Amino acid sequence: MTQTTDDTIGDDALSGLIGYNMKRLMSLVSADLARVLAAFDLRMLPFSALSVIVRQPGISQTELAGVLSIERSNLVQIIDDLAGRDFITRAPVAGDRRRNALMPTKAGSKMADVAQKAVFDHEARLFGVLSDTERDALLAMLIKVRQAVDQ
Amino acid sequence: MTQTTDDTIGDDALSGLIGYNMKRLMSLVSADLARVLAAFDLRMLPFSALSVIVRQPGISQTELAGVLSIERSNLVQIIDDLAGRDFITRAPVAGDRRRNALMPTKAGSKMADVAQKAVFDHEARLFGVLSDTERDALLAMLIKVRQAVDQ
DNA sequence: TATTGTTATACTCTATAACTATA
DNA sequence: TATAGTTATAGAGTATAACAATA
Repeated sequence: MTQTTDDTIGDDALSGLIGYNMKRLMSLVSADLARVLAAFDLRMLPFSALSVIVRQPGISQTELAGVLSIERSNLVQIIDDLAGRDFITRAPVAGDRRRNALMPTKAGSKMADVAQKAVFDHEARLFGVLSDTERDALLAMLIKVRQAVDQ
Repeated sequence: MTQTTDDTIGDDALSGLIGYNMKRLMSLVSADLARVLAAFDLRMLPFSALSVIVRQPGISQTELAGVLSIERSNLVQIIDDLAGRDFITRAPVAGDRRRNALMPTKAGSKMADVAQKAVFDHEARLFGVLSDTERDALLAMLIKVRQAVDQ
């Protein structure tokens, strides 16, 4: 054992930082969520994109990229994947042939339903150590800070 | 404007998920923190590593990787960078020539101090929309969930 | 045999620039 | 000129396997 100045080896210098702790937790949450979604052969972004398309049929790729805060260019492969698996279609938009209206298929809607249930169940387990009140407070704070930072 | 089923275009299907909202906020926090650290030509991991080394002089690379929850192999380039800039040294460990005892230099300690101040100031601004009580509660919840999930 | 530091490699996520077709 | 979708590319983070030196 290497002797250090303190008796314990830890991240004391960083543990007071919300950002640091959020990153550490997010890493665990992502890994766990990825495992849940892997059962449906989905990753986080395709899952998110499909969920939004089911809720907002007809949305364009630029709009969807805006909703998810990702680059249009990075959405293309995700849309390709979802379309290739017949979860969505790229329908033409009357009056603007540049746009695609993203539409869920029946299989896509079903997949979104099932995957969303699994994700919500998984969240309930993952954050189960928190009370309902705490979870509500956590969610509210995350959204509040995001809105404040994001203008 | 493309007309969708709802009047607003948003991420309703996902906004109830803590994980999703945490990822969205984390993305903003990371980008902002990266900007702060860029003033010192540091990124998040080198900053974190240096902070721990200053607090725990003599720590080995394997131990440091464990503290930060990253792979040993991915730490090597970070240590190379910090050593190349004379912020740390790799001292020999008496009795085990496999190990490096990571030691901060004076310049490294100074850099850690200055950068940590900037990061804490930045956090205060970033999470300024929350009260002190809320920030404490948020930090406590992040740590509580991490400990629960991480065994 | 096991561990430490290291190298090589590959995959994901993310960001930017530039192209095409359409407007 | 500007916008939508696309392609190519590069950087950063992360994960795994294998090696040399040492225990």
